Amino acid sequence: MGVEARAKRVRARRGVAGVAAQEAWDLIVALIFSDLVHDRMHGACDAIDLSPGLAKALHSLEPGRPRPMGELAGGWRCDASYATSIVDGLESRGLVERQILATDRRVRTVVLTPGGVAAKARWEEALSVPPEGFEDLTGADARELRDLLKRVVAGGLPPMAD
Amino acid sequence: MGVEARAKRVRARRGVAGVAAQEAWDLIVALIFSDLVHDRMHGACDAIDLSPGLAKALHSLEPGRPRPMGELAGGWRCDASYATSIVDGLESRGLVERQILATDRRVRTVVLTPGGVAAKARWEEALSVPPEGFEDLTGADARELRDLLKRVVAGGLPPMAD
DNA sequence: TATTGTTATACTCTATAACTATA
DNA sequence: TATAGTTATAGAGTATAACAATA
Repeated sequence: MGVEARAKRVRARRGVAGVAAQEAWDLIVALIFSDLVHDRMHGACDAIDLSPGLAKALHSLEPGRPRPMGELAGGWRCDASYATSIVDGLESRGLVERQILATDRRVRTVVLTPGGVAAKARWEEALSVPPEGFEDLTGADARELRDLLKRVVAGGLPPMAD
Repeated sequence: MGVEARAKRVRARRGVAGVAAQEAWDLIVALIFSDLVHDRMHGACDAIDLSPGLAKALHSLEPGRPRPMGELAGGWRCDASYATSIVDGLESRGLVERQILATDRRVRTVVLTPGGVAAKARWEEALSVPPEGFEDLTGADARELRDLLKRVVAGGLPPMAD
């Protein structure tokens, strides 16, 4: 279906607001597939010398919050056996530690070590530099964009570490 | 580095506009890593019964625009030999065709077949439904968001098919 | 001889099935 | 017996090196 046909469908379903909303979402999708994002992710992986899979796992862990293997596998949308090998990779680099849960000795929890916390900070630092386009925004524009994004993604995001 | 320290650095470098810009970018990064985006990508791959690698390759091709293997490998940031196997996968499903370039018979170009165009349309359709949060925007809000995104990603994106 | 692309091969990523320990 | 996690193994995904065809 062409863009015009899709726009028509959206308009019929949700009124004229839908057209601009559709275009805004399309821009975000384009951004996700862009070289800009791809190269930035690659750079962030390089900064902590981790493969994309390990980096993404590190990204999802929070300092001082141990989480069971099963919960991690669910969040990562992968098989439990692969979660094991991911955690093996992080543990062999000293970035996480496994602990046996006292109340159920079958359960193993995973928590960031100080080295893991530091690596995550470097990862976030490498990722955090906004693309050039952001520098052209005025303060009011930037706040407007931030607030609109916050509304639009609310509920679809995990609780932020910040 | 914590959020506060980072914000301070950004403020020092680019003035107060930088803080909100930083927060806006952080929201986009969080969105990229969110379950929402992950699950939507997965659904779009299912819709055309293609692996993420093949789907992403299809995404980057445009109807009526044949492109040389080497150019594709460059754009996909992968080795030429892997580009070969990706295109093999698309070709065996009838989604693309290879053609030998008349002016240089070493070069093979790749172009979408009608079936490939249809598959790409289904892919875009599955991807195009904006997340729920977008429905709450007024028309003015949606246009504002679209225009701000357009400014912010300008130049970082490939020429749009639309 | 240099360049485009493919084939042969090996290494990494990821899942399925069988297994161990605990409940 | 059922559940959490690991190990063994097999299958995708991706790269490196050697090769074929063309310039």
